Amino acid sequence: MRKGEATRERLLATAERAVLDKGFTATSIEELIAEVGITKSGFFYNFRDKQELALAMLERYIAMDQEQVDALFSRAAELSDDPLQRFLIAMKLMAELMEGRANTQAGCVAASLAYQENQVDRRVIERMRVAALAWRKQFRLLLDEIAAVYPPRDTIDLDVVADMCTSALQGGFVMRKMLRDPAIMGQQVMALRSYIKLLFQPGLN
Amino acid sequence: MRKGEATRERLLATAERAVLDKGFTATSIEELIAEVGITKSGFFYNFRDKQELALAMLERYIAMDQEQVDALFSRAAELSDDPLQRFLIAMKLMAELMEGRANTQAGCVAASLAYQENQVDRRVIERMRVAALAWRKQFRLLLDEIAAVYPPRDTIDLDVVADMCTSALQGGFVMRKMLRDPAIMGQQVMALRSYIKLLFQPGLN
DNA sequence: TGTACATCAGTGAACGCGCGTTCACTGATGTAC
DNA sequence: TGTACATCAGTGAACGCGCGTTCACTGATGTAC
Repeated sequence: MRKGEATRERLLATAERAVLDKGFTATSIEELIAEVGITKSGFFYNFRDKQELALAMLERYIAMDQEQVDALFSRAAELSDDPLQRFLIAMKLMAELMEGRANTQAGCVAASLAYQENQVDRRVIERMRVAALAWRKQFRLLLDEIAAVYPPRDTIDLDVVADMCTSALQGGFVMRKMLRDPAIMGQQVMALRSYIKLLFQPGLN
Repeated sequence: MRKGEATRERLLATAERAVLDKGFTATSIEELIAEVGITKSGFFYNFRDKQELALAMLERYIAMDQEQVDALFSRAAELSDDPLQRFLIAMKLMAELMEGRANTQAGCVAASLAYQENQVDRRVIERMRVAALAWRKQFRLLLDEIAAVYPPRDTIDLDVVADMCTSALQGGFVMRKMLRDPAIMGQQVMALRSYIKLLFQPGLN
């Protein structure tokens, strides 16, 4: 990694932490450079303006998130051939991950930025939408695989269920913040898992 | 209503709209008074400081939310005696409400403030926690009524399901912001309804 | 009914601070010949 | 191997603006006697 890349990465990581617990507008360039140890001009060497920081953060978050989800589902694929079981295993792994990490401050950068709609420019808003649509598509594919084997026991658009997979996490983040209880996230993922189980699993008497 | 109360109410309503789409920190006192048509000193006559505005907004939101939920569930109680049916009806009514109102900007003030954790003082944080716990308790009571008649078809802590009732809305808000699709909220409420149905309703062989 | 005083709902001017951004410059490293 | 130049990764100083907050004051309404 070139020296510049390392600085940029540190700026992004610091910004992510800050944005996650105080929001984008409340996160000042001044505080970021103080923590990273460069001057303000150094920041503007790395990012044209604050909006470009938002965009870069978002891009970075989306990539990391994708990596994590991939790891989770490919691990689940090792453990079962059945699409439903794979999904349920992945949910369980995710719930454990949420508890295991002491990252009480973890959250979704996209959601954080979404909560500041008017403060980020069109590129950021649009990138967010594209990411959310991609998440929908990804979960939809998995749900279709399940539905092909186990017909759903309730009539519901699977796109909505796919959105719910993202939504449950988002809701979990909010609830954990409000209740100040780190266990909430894992619990909510398990609740989503319970829904998927009931929706597809046959023979529950 | 005294004159002062009217001004205060207008400040709070204006602040709610602003905070919901740009966050608390990004909402300036200056813009609020511009919209309400008073001077900055007028604002500080009504609120000691910006934190007191946050607290008042939160209090107002919680009260209005409670009113709305009460209306929903008492309407549902008119339509059925069965606790499960009542719950399902209330969910349906809520989903319709979410779509009906053209309030694309509606959202949860508590969540918005939660997303700015470090920017609001202890009183606000604590008030938020109390509200979230109250919501949990309220939904828990309704779920217990259902469970007394229809034993749950999956083993899950009903407090977690109760939290999910709030969480689904919070997640819905976020998803709607990210996807820029006003229909999302209603859909997510219906997905939650689908879960409650599958969790309790017997004879879905 | 009139006067004195109190409270309500603000106004107007000033404050200091931190914010995002710009711009001219610089020392270290890399590349061409 | 040495020199010239280019690029990289910043520095340092200055900018104007808007922010939250304070403070002395004010006109309108309400209350006591």
